[in-house]
Amino acid sequence: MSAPRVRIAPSPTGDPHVGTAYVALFNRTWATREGGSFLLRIDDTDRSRYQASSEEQIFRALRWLGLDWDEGPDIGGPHAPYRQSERQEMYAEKIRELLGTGAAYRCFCTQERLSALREEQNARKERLGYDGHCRSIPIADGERRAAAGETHVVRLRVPEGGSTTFRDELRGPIEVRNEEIDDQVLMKSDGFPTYHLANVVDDIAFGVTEVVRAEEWLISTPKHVLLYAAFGATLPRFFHVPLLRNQDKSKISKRKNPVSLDWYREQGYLPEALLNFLALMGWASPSGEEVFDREHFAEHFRLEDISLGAPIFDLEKLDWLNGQHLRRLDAAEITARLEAEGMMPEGADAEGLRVILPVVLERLHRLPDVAEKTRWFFGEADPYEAADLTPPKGDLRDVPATLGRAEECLRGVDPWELPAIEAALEAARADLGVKKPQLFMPLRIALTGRKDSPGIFEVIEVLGRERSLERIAAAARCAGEAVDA
RNA sequence: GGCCCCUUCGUCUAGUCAGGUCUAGGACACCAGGUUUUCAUCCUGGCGACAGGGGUUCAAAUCCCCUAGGGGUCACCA
Repeated sequence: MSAPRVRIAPSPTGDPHVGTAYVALFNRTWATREGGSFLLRIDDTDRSRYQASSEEQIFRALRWLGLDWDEGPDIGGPHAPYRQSERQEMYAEKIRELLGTGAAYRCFCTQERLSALREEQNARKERLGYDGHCRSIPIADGERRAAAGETHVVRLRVPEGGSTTFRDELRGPIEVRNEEIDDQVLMKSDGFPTYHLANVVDDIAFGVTEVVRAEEWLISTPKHVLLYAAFGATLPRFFHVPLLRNQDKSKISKRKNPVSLDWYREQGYLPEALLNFLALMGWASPSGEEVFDREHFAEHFRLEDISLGAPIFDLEKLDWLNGQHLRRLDAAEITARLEAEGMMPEGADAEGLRVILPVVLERLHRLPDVAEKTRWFFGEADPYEAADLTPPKGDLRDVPATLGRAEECLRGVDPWELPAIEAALEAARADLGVKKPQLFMPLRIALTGRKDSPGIFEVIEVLGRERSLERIAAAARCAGEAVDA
């Protein structure tokens, strides 16, 4: 069996879509593992929805995820060009071929006639679709009118009887009666091909062996099968993967879910976490692991194991997964990500991050959490009120003395390391005769300005002697002033 | 509405192809405990599903049929 060739064919019509990444993940992972090729083709045959910036955005987003391609518009390949708008002559030639064999015909119906037809069919509750009005126009007439510049499209001539059958590798045989298949427009009046034509022509030209695409294409596959037959080409294997869903089970949409890959990046999700999450939306590891990397996925993934249920997007699980992946990274790596994403905390540097990251790591879910959780380290303690220093089940009036004692004990610490710090605070606590929270909570506020923080010993250690003592003294003064007033 | 596809805990899923080992397993979320200086992590436990009905069979989540529900599609969009 020859090496597989698979592709994705996104449309440059807006932000890079999470569904594109979902399908790309399955395609690329499998093909690469099998020693095959993963192609990127830009489906830009719709001029009305075309957005120039979109193509570059798609490239960037896919590369961010590590879903890079072996052949594509920007890197070329043996079958270039990979942009459908640049393959016009090929489609025109194939259309002539279909016209010649009678597999397609020219249709001169106006938009007005078509919409009137649709209305009528709707009113009579008939099956919607083209009525074959232009099917019987003699070829010579059609050619003459086309040559005279008469506006028209080219349609697929679907056989009148019988049915078209193909196999979806995930579902088994699928049969559709030909009368249910519309005479699909293959070439629009502007001379551009529709998806159906361009897709089949290109897949044949590129030698695509497996078509792994979204389920929304399942029902138009018979049209494609008819085209393969008209071209005398071998059918690829089809895998239609379930659509990602909104909460209400409708297909995932901008209105109800974040669908732009850029959004996930801006939110500080890790590529490996998003990939892991996407993989989980349609596949389960045979070993039962839920948190895994690309290597694990690549090793065990099989196309035929994609599940058919309609997966609903659950961002909560993504958050959890992202935290898991974050914790697998070391400080240097996280620093690199922060820099790459422009998410470095204010005032941060690599050395500071090397020190602080291990201390806050298990409290992180997304990249921006780093800035939020380290503000007290790279800057000052968050602003607080004197009242915030009040210990649990305690009194603000005791705070100046409590903090004062802590400061004194800390003063003698040397070296400034965890065990000595811990011992010093334990001594202070014993002197004071208070419970841990009554000493630690005021300290926590004094040092970080927040009720949630890493362990207090770690905080003191990473803050260093000078800053720690300063903040404790400042807090003591603050509490003292409030008590006096 | 026609056609096509799908249907296991709230969510993602394992199990379905080769019926028994399934009083249906795991994960997220949630709840309750534990560890603990807060938060978080971590550990333990709990809650919680085979859409319904027929059939086939000694035996069905697994096979067949029907019903219901959901989705997709019916564009000169992809």
